[in-house]
Amino acid sequence: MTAVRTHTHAQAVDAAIDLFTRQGYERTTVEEIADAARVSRATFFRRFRSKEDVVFADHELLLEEVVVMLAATRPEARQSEESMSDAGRAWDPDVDPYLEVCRAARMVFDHHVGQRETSLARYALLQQVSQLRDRELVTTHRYERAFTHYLRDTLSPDRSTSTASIAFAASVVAVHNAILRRWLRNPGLDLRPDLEEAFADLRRAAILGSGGTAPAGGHPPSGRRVVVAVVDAAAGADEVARAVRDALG
Amino acid sequence: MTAVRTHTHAQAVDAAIDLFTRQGYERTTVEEIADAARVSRATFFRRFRSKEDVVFADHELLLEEVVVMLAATRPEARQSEESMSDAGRAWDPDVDPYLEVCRAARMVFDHHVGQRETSLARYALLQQVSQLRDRELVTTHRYERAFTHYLRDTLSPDRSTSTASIAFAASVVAVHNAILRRWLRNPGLDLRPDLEEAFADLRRAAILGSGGTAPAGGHPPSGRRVVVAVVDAAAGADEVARAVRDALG
DNA sequence: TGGTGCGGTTGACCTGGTGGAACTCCAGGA
DNA sequence: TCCTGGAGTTCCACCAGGTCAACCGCACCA
Repeated sequence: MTAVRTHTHAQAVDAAIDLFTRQGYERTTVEEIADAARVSRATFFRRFRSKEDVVFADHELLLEEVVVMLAATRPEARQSEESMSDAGRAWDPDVDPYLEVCRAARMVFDHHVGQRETSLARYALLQQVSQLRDRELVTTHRYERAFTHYLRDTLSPDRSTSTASIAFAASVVAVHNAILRRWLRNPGLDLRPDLEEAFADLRRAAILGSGGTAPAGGHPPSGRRVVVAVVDAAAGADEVARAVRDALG
Repeated sequence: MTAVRTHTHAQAVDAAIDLFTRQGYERTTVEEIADAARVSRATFFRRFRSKEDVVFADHELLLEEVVVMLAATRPEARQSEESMSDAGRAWDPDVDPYLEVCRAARMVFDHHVGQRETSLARYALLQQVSQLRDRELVTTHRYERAFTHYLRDTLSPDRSTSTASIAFAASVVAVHNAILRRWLRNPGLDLRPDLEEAFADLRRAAILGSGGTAPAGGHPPSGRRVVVAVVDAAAGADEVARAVRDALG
């Protein structure tokens, strides 16, 4: 049954995007799409809740995949009742939440690259219709929300970590989107390495930032300690080392 | 004329938000709002392009202020013709673009805090209506876009800086929104200090991140040098200082 | 054979949003 | 003084997205 449904589903999606790009989004009525997909108008609205949704049909699924994938890395969250008790959560050293978020974002990227022609068609359509660009923004934000909540739930709950989490989630999504758009404009390139590099930069900045000004402000998970010293460019190496020595008290 | 217009304008806005919160957004027709504001339905649509827009009327103005304010800090961009010639732009040491973005975000924050009851009423409304939350997302994203473009246009155009700019803009917006929401839930608090601190953290992370892995990867504008050393938590101060000494070659 | 439930269909209906035509008011110009 | 043009308003008709409720066909099951 599912096979049949997804078949007619995909049929309707293709018909819709085709019509939209050929004769414009506004000038295409839902009735036309329904006719093209051989269903009634009401059935169209049953399957896709709105005219816009047909364009972003698979996004919802992808988002769900991401949420499930993230949830899978923190099994202790399954019984939310118990997890109330351990305020300071036991840290699983195998899982780096920042890395997990990057993994999730990478999955999204790969999904789009994998669905090459679908993604390109949708991108061409979005270029024309600002209303749809806005709509995509909303779904994009859902990823950010999922990432933020994941980090909030897995990392220690102090304030500066929270800020870092919010910033990291937003950064990952924004950078991912920028690189994805770059690929969409030039699908011949292989931007996976760029994505990896950018994510690595973000992770580095996040770990540094989570230290904050206070030297003991919540150790990063890896059992290490980060020292940041800002000195004059003219300072010699010995001078710098002394500054660091002093900073450590 | 402008005074009269803004007067009836505000009247309509207040009437609309009042009706929305009292009897629900969906259940309030545009005709009711128009009647309450003593104008015809057509006039309503002339003034506010849509039913949603009436809720976010001042956001557009605020965004414009932000854009103008940012543009004012880079006078060389006024004649876009000339700026084509200087690929490597002359750096104005008085202006730190990251700081400017934070200033702009702070202005937005202050605006909301200043319009206390308006902001609170809108927040209460948004809590009820997801459609409006999504709409606000879109306007929020316009800030992010403005910030990203500003940074892109003022900073050096290499790849890693671009990534840092995108991440920074997204972070500032996300953190601003988070703290603003915190204030909206608890308007008695003074969260300006928290905002400042969070922004300072973000700037520090951004400057660190723009250095990249290579120690000489483009000095930050302030004529300083950043050293990062990662050592074991158990290491003593001397040991750390030696590690830094070594890192400096 | 006769329920029972479910997805699809149908048609009526509501409302946001657009566009056109008429009207008023006001400024300026011959 | 009268004309004219433009801006703002109102009314009206219309389109199209989206919902609702009733109904239909069909498979499954006792």
